[in-house]
Amino acid sequence: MTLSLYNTLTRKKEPFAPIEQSNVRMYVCGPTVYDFAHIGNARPAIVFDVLFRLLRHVYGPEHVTYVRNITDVDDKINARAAERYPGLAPEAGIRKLTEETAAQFHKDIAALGVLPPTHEPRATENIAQMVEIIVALLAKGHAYVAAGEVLFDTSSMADYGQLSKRNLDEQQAGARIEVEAHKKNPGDFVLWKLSEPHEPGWESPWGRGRPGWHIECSAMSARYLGQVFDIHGGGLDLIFPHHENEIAQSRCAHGTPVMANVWMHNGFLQVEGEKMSKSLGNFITINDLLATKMFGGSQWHGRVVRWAMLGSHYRQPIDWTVDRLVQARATLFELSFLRDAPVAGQPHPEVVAALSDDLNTPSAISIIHGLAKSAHRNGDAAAQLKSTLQFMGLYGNETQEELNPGFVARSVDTAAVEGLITARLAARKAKDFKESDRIRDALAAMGITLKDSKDPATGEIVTSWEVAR
RNA sequence: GGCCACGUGGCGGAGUGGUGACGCAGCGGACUGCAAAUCCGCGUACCCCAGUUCAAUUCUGGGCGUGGCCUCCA
Repeated sequence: MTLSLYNTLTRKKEPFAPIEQSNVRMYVCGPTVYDFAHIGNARPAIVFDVLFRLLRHVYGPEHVTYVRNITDVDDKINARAAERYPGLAPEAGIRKLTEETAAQFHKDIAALGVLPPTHEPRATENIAQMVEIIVALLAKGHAYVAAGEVLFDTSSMADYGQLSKRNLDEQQAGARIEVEAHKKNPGDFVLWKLSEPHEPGWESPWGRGRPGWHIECSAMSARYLGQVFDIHGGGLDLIFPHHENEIAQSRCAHGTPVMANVWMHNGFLQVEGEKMSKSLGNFITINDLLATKMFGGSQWHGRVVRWAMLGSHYRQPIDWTVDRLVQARATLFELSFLRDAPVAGQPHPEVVAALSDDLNTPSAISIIHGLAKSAHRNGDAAAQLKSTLQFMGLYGNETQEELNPGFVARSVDTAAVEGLITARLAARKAKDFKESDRIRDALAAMGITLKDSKDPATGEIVTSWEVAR
């Protein structure tokens, strides 16, 4: 089976061929840790987690290296830390803020079934590597010092703009923002800038300062994956300027023809048909979905969020709606019959094939629906379905109560339910259907749905119950 | 102004140059004391206009609409 992936660099779907079969290398831009991660941040985390799982399946778990960084040096972080921890020294406040936010991020995406990457480097632990790259860029004439900054000289790179297909000469320079006078070209970007005493800073050949945004990814990817690696991923919005500038820095510093062979970008997300923004009041964090009833008046299990996210192809735009979550939850409810099934090991080949076609998760889910039909009657099929779902991170043996956290808050009195069921069975046996229906209605009012079935061996009626949808 | 996506039935959402994926909801039936679950079956779609073609939802051009980037926003 061939794995094919859509490459932003060529705007085509291409067969994937790793540089080394024994070490497939992927880098994905991680979060800037100054606030709760929003639902848009969850998309690349989930999408590239699926790719990580697929690569591990194809090449073997020990032959895949996945790096997702944490950006913990950033002016937004500085501002937020000063605001939240005015009593602390800047460095202490920043450390506290970034550690708390990173911990929350880990908690959030773990709930979404996202596996930890192989390495999760932090920008602040790679300053020396960044300085090295900047030194090399200066030495090779790709960078210059001006007004207390080190800047990348975009005119020094003949094929700058390949990824975003942008020709900087044709861009309207200064259309939206005034060109800063010290730049040689409007598109030049900061590699290093000097820090004021109250700002965080590191010593460098150019004085105490801090790195620009793009340089960290160049430094960390080279450190953990080498100067040329296989896959680089992130959100659509990162194509320009972030990834374009990463490419410029890395290639010019290392003298390589490419930085990564395949560039992948996930599509954007809207909320109920509108752009997500704080001003519209529809800004929604992962934590809001998991732990509050802000969205649709319900809490949502991480597995439900993941299912809803993978219902769309990763490059398509996705409209995040309550209805979408409701449907995802209903599907997972239906799959909860798998709780009793054993796990069979390998994921279903058709599902792997669908994922191998540029991560076609909607197609994979369609195949899963087909598998579910036979799984109802066939124990082997159930086991394979279960392992397939676990492979995709879509199943964790959750109970229906767990899948419906809002319901748990109302709390089910299991003993009372069991007692009523026993009473109903007795009434049924006595053909007192009026009483038996009364009990069932009473349970329904409590949010309990009953299912009668016959024990195949004895012919006895057995009643099970579940949380109503 | 430049660049880039997207527009499929009530909803979600794949895919394809030619017999209408799949799921949810809906409808009919089987099963059930009645239900639920399960099983069987059914319906409605490809933004608009041209062009290419024997044939276009699928290719080309134009239009309209939505979104993104061009400002360290996934």
